[in-house]
Amino acid sequence: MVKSKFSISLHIMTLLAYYPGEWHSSAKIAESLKINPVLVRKELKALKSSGLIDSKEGKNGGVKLGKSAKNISLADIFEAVKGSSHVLNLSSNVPDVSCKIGGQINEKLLSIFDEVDNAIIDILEPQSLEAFKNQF
Amino acid sequence: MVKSKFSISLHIMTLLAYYPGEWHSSAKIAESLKINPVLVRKELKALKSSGLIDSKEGKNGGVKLGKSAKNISLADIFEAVKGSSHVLNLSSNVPDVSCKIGGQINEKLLSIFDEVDNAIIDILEPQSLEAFKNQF
DNA sequence: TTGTACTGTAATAATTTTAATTACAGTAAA
DNA sequence: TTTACTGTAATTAAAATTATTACAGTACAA
Repeated sequence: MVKSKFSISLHIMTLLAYYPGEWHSSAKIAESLKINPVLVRKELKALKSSGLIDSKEGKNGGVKLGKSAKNISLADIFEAVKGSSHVLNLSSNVPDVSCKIGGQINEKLLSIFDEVDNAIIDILEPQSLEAFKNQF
Repeated sequence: MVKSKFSISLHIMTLLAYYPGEWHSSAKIAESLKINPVLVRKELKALKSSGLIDSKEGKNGGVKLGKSAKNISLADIFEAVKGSSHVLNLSSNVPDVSCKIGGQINEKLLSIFDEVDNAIIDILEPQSLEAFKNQF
């Protein structure tokens, strides 16, 4: 997972929750976040596949929340962003497999990565987008 | 935090725990992990500042555990690696500060990043390096 | 007392990853 | 039928990560 993706997606979702019912264009969102519109649209793609937003093509189109902010948790956003990757990573190099440790370390690490991701989900699950938005 | 640093440091620590009492050179460790010796020495620096390893300069020098693997938790290693950074990141761009959300989002995100890091520490705290090493 | 094998660290180069940019097909409202 | 969008691909630019080279300092040992 790209570490800043969660920040970008939560920022987008907060904007949508703050101005509910409106269709927001990726250009306007990008202007607010000061990032490229194409990057915004890539993030929106993941959020849409997870059912967190709706989108409308054509003139006056854009995106808006797919359900009430009360029914969206920060964990939902985290999971949408994370996809099948982990927050932590293996080293890109393959360790010496003839070594007792090196031959098995990656599977043990992956197991820890799952635990870590689940711990993050557990801490974010009780936090609603509605509550987060209300801080502003 | 560089996401793969934790993997590298845990791999190193597992090697040291598996062959306790021996002085391991960064060259040998690097050979086992298949990464550059200088990168190993950089990881060792953080582990040493946290008191997790001892080092000896000069011929026949190297590194070894600074205390029993039973008294080292995976959270200790995580914290050594993480330093003052977070597992998650802000976007590198500064959002539109004239926007109600953009002006305050980063401080709210940082607060979540702290919670996330603490959740990871909580899940890793009960796991000792000794137990991890014994899986191999 | 000198060679050898290390740590520790800096500087730089190569590589990979991430973000930005450009471009355009498709869609729907006006 | 023009305009303003989504959606996506391809390419370029920038940033972050990893590797490499180099060398000063240390300690053991012949």
